[in-house]
Amino acid sequence: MSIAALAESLGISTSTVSRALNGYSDVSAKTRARVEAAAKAIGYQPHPVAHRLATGRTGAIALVSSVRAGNFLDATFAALLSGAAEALREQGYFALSVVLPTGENELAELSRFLDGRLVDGILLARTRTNDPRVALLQQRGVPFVTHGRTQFNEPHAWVDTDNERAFLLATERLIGMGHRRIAFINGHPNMTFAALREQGFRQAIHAHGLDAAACPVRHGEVTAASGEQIATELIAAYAMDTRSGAGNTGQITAILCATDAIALGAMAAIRRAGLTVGRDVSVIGYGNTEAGLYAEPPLTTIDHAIVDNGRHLADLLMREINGEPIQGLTRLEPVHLIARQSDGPCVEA
Amino acid sequence: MSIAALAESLGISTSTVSRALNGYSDVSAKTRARVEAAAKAIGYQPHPVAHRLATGRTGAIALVSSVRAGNFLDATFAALLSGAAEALREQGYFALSVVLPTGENELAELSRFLDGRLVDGILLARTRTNDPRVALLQQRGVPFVTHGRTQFNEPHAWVDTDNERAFLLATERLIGMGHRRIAFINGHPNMTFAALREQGFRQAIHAHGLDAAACPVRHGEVTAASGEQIATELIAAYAMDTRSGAGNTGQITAILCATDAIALGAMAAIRRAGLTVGRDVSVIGYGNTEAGLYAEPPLTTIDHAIVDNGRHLADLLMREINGEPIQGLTRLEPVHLIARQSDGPCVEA
DNA sequence: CCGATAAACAAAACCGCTTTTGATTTGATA
DNA sequence: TATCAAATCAAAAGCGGTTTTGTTTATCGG
Repeated sequence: MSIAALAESLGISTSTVSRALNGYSDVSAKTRARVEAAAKAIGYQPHPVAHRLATGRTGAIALVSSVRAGNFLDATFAALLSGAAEALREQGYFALSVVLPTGENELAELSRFLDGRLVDGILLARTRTNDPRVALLQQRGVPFVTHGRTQFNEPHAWVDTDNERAFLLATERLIGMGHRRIAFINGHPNMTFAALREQGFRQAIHAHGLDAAACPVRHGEVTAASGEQIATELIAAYAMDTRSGAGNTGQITAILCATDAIALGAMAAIRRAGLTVGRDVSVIGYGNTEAGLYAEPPLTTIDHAIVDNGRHLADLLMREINGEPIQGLTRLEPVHLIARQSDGPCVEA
Repeated sequence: MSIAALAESLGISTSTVSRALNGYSDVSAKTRARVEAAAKAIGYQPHPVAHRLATGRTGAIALVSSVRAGNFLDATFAALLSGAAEALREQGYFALSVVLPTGENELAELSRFLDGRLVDGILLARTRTNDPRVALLQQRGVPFVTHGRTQFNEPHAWVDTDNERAFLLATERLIGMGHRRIAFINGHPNMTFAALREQGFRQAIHAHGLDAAACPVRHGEVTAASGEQIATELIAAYAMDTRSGAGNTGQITAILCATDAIALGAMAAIRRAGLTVGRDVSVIGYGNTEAGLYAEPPLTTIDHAIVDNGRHLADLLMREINGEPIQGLTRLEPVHLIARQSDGPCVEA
């Protein structure tokens, strides 16, 4: 049912019908009521594509993430999407999600998607310190909010968890338990979250006067496989066997991990080396995933209310689209540590 | 840059430009070459929204899944999306994903999304035995392919893993190891995958003459939390303590789980009961997730090439959109068991 | 050389809505 | 009562394409 048919059935023009339904002033109350009644009666809905062409607005938002070919989306993205979808739905928007392939085609694919004009704005996940996707969005003037900050791009709207504080807290917890030689298995430092987590770690190490040389930082994928491999290397390199007595001076007694998945891998490596997680070597993860909760022993981790992050991403984007200046559109989300059994007092202490 | 401007710069009509660029016959080779050169030179792209209005096609496909409020998307969905996105990209389509809230708003939300005319077709995940979403899509004539079959809907295109065979194999493996009392912790039987997995389980039990009363089936969420709770109940109900000697006649020696997540929970429950996974009680999961691989002991599970499923979903949808009859558009994907250390010979045997 | 046919393009209709502009009616004011 | 403004609606012009129809010109067989 088109607006023309509706107008004809009422004996008035299409422009009056349109203006009546869209709340314009120069329509008499009586006519407006008549139009609204007729529209409701026949269930008239403006054709969305025609509406988009006329207004330039699509009524849809996309959450965009990049994934390496072969890998797939992480739980963080899924949770972010759930939160954003809920908030956007309340505003009458559609929430879509889009996956970009990392690598050389990434920007071209994003560009192609923007050219497709399917959405009015973008929520960008897995932000990097120097993020060409951000630069592209800015250049094209597309409203967007990132999840995670950038460090070398022009200012933009963002929502981020307080990564730095999270790892400051986690490191201080280990230090408070007597650990003095703590390793940190981090993600790639071009990801902002990784850079910030590393800052928090180093800050705690420095503030408490620990020997930085005894607190190595390693970078890798945020997967269990990578975590296991790196932890195995660390164990070999630092002879992390606490049972062999006073002769060992360099052994590491705790491993802090940038994600729960890394932590799961690290725990496997520790077991394989014949050590006990939580007693010989403490492990702390990040993300409060189900896998961590059901690991043996249950993983001490940091919780970050990621569904709420998604909701806030949507809120900020709505405000940006409504014309608010981006200066005020930033939000740092709180984190808190969830103590379980994968860490404990340093046995050396 | 509009087609009108391009036409004017060439001194020809817009219709000729359109016909030249869209491969129609009644354009001279010379004119076509001129138009194509000019279009490339200025980077002309038809405005996608106008194109959609004129043609009725959007060039986009959505992968749709329903999730319970508070929960979020599973890794299966993410992998499916990755595969589908890759295949669709090759065909020039955009791949989107959409999340519906389960419950009473589910159909209304799907309806609203379809009304939005953002996509030409739908890939539907987490199909149920009697799925109202399928009925809605059929009623509205939207091209779609489901991941997972239905059992009580009209015929439609689908891609599914061979759930029945997967659990037949897994059950027979346990039987072959001497287990005679095997529990099955399944998902809700209104999900088709759960119904089929249960069929496979029961078929094996029956074929090998096991006592069905000693092989209980339980239904729950496909999460670790639910798996742990149900396993704990099973342990209590069946006094699954194999150490207490000949007096025990009813104890269960193996737990088959509908997903790796359930299996992780079951393993936690087994440990909590003071038993050893893989020796006292065998556990098998499904899905070959990373968490299962890095569990202690590593989880025996079933692999299902889910990224390929996503690709095949896309293939079938393309064929359906191109007019192929849906009768031929079905595909059952192979599975195979990955043996690890969470299962072993029955200690009673 | 004439009429039918094909080739090549232009014109116009169409997709279905929004928004600007313009015209008519009504009411208030001087 | 003439004038001006406000209210109300219709007409027309977008938005930017595609597709149908129509017209002109060249080609070909008879």
